[in-house]
Amino acid sequence: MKNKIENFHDHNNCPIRHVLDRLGDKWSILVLITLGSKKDPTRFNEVMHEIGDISQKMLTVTLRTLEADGLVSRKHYPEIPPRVEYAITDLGASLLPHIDGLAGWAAKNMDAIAKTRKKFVSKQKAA
Amino acid sequence: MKNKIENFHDHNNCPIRHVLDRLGDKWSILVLITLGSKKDPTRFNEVMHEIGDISQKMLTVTLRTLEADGLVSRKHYPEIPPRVEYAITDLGASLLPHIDGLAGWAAKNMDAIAKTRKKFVSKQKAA
DNA sequence: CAGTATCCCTTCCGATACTG
DNA sequence: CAGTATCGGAAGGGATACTG
Repeated sequence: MKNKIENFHDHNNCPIRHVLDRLGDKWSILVLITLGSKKDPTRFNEVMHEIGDISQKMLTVTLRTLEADGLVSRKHYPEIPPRVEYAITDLGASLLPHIDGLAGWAAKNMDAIAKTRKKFVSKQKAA
Repeated sequence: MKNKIENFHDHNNCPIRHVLDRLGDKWSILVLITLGSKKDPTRFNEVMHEIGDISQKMLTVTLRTLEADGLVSRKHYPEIPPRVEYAITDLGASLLPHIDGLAGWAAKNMDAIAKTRKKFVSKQKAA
């Protein structure tokens, strides 16, 4: 565990802080996963419905940020009505296995965590 | 990529949403890494100085949350002046390799991402 | 359809002061 | 030393209305 993760004192060059800063918001990871799970480019509304509870505004800003970072590509077809398709880039796809690692960990442990937390809360109340 | 990460429509049982919810804040991961990099229990102030720019308040609340989730243990010595030592638990430690995976990805790609973003911004201005 | 623009509420978090 | 309490600014993000 002694490779990349210890020099976060240099705040501007710390990889962890970068990840947290760009992808730690409420929707980025979810959008990436959604696009990553498709092999065809996906339209704005389809992404929106797939996620279910994201607002139009937040989907727009999240997609823009991901596009700016090169994790997602955007193709706009000048038709009426407009059609815009999003896809994950190779760079974005290269991130997914790591997200998946996290998801696997969470899936395995989240029940135990929920129980631990519940105990902790009742102890707090007792004290 | 088709294992854990696709059922996030079930908002309450989605592992990704859980991770984001509990660890997506500004400090949790950084605290975990700090404690994970030590093999001896670490005092409050030492954690604080190691991270450098975390406030006392945020370190307190972050440690409490991590403790409630069972990722960090807390041992209080009733002395004067008080001494409190924190350590990562086995559960917390089991998360670190996944964080490290993310950190490795970021370390490898963050320069490219920064350049891509810079280009994107100048194109936006031009348009 | 795929956005933009605006409003506004909530949460996050830092600063500061105080305490056992 | 290791907190707790309080305040207030800033940012995140939802709801709604509008548009090419």
